[in-house]
Amino acid sequence: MPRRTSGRVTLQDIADRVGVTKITVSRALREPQRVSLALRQRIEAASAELGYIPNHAAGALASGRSHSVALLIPSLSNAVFSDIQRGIEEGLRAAGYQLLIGHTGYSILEEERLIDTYLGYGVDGLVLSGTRHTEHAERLLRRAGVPVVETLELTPTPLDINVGLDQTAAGRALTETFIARGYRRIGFLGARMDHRAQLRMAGWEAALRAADLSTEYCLTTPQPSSYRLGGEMLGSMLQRWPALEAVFCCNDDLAAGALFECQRRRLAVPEALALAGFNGLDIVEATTPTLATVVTPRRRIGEVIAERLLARLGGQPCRPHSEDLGFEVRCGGSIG
Amino acid sequence: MPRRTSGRVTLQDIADRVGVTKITVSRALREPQRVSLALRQRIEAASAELGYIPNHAAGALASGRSHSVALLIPSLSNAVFSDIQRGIEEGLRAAGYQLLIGHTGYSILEEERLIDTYLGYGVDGLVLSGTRHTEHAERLLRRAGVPVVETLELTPTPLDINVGLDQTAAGRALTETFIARGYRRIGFLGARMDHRAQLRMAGWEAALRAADLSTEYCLTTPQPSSYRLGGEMLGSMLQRWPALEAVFCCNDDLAAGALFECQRRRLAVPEALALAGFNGLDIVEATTPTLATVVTPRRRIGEVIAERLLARLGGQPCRPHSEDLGFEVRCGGSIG
DNA sequence: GTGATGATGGTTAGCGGTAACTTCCGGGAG
DNA sequence: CTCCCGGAAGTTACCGCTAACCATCATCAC
Repeated sequence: MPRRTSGRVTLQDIADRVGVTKITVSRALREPQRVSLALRQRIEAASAELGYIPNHAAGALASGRSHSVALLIPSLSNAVFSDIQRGIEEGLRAAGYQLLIGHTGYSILEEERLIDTYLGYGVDGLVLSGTRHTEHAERLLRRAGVPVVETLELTPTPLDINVGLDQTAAGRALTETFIARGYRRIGFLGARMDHRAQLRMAGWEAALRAADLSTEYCLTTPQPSSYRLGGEMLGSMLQRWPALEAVFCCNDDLAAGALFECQRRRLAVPEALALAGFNGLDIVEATTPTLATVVTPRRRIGEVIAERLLARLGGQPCRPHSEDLGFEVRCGGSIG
Repeated sequence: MPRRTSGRVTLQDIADRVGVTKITVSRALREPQRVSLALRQRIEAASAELGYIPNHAAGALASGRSHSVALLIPSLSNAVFSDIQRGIEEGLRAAGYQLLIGHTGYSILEEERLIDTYLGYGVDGLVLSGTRHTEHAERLLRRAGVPVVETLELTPTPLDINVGLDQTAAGRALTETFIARGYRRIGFLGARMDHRAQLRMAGWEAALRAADLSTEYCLTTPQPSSYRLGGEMLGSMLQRWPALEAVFCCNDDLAAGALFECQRRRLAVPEALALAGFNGLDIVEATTPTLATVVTPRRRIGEVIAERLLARLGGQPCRPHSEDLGFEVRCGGSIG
């Protein structure tokens, strides 16, 4: 029985070399204490010498476990997700899990495709951004029998584990801060308008209605947000509603772009126009004036996700539930 | 032979339902034209009804192909990589490949771990950021027998395919632009100091030496770059070298942070201090003044990577080679 | 009528691992 | 001197899928 010509080294190759069977090699590599010291050392030496690459596809197939978890994020350029990722990764790595990432581009269809792919690779868990998925994706997830985390926003009907914050409440709290400071014509500037942006906008609207103020000053676009877009959209708003007093931008990038536009127009912030963003990214502290924002506990969200996931992977069952990790309104110089 | 209790639906389940063998189901799903229309439709219906999730681990194991490619990036929060990713993804998707992402955190050890993981899952190709890898990683890659792309920077000794730009030449060109405009005390401000930052710095140094200018004004840190850090480090530089005339920041984030710091100090840019960044991200156009930078063809890099990869996956052999996609120095208001 | 042909579907034998059970062996208790 | 026990390694079977080859049957040219 000649070995295959492919350069790929298998457990059998190591076994042949050492003069044992492949199951012993498998054990030596995974459960060292089950193999005698002398033999284990010979196996490890042979393995290193031959340049063995474990075939996870085969391992996952045989054992049903892959020691990896997939994280699906909508955007690679949005710093929000990198903080969450870091929190998750750190927690998982300590337990010997690998984090694999998929990019959905804010499309639930692409999300469905990635869920299919990663489940097909036998990942042990899945973390999704958001709580909206295609029907088919939800079916896949329910059948898959692996822990699933939905994050960022909260939902009353979680698929499994849900960790995030109340985006609507946060949007409302920020808007109420504007109102408390005496602003009355408070606009909303939104880009991308993914579900979370919509929830924040709903919070803005609710706060205004509760205070009996106009919800007229609202400009949104499905385009992805950017500094440039923030500036352009602010320009449109000022042209349309010159009496605008404050603008709640649905994220910090837009807010910074709006601030830059004000600087270009020599429009004093917050005297002539107050601004606020959302998320509490690095940039809000760097600008002059600093930007008001809602600080979201992204790192903490990631850590909690890792904890919950590991508990489930360790066999602890639990009912579907939501965890609200809160937020903090931070008043920067941009609202006075 | 009772079915397993696990909810997972297999080809066999569909086959039983339809009354054929599983290979026929496999064919109906992968090569529809090889199965009669009537049968195929029944199989597709049964597949949908049962909620079949193909097991890619098994498929990859049996066929040696997975129709997926892994991209390993150092940082999720750096917009540089998101552009490259988009270019690659678009090209690959059209050909039916999935792009999987791994996060290395600028660590070649973590990169090695991910190479091992993804090769173990049987990915058909691998895209790496940078040209420096661990010895073991290079061995793995050589043995793997799949196309490998190294990107961003160029190397005279590519493992396989190398697509990027000459970071040193770019750093040099930008510095020469400073010199041509009459600046003489030109500093370098660098964070993270990964290999590419080092190459840019080498370019800065080379340009200064060639012009017989001092390379004294240099401040670097291994910390990750951020707006805040850009401001802080600029502060240190100004304190140490008050006569500084210009600063080349190793990326746009730092440059923007430095610009914000100047605004806070009411230091006129570029009259009192000229600034430049690197990469040509969105923010350089948004600030007042706009920031000088080197625009890198990231999107194009991604597209070329996808092309080359698909050619190789389609069976076209090729020798290891490098492709230089160039760069463009963009003079913003920050250098006058 | 007889093959040759092509379309369609089945059979067999793995891919590279791992779980679960079995065998073998040395040593301590009775 | 047995017997039992536990550690160490081997056997067997199978995870879910696919490649490669084989069987069947209708069609068609000669």
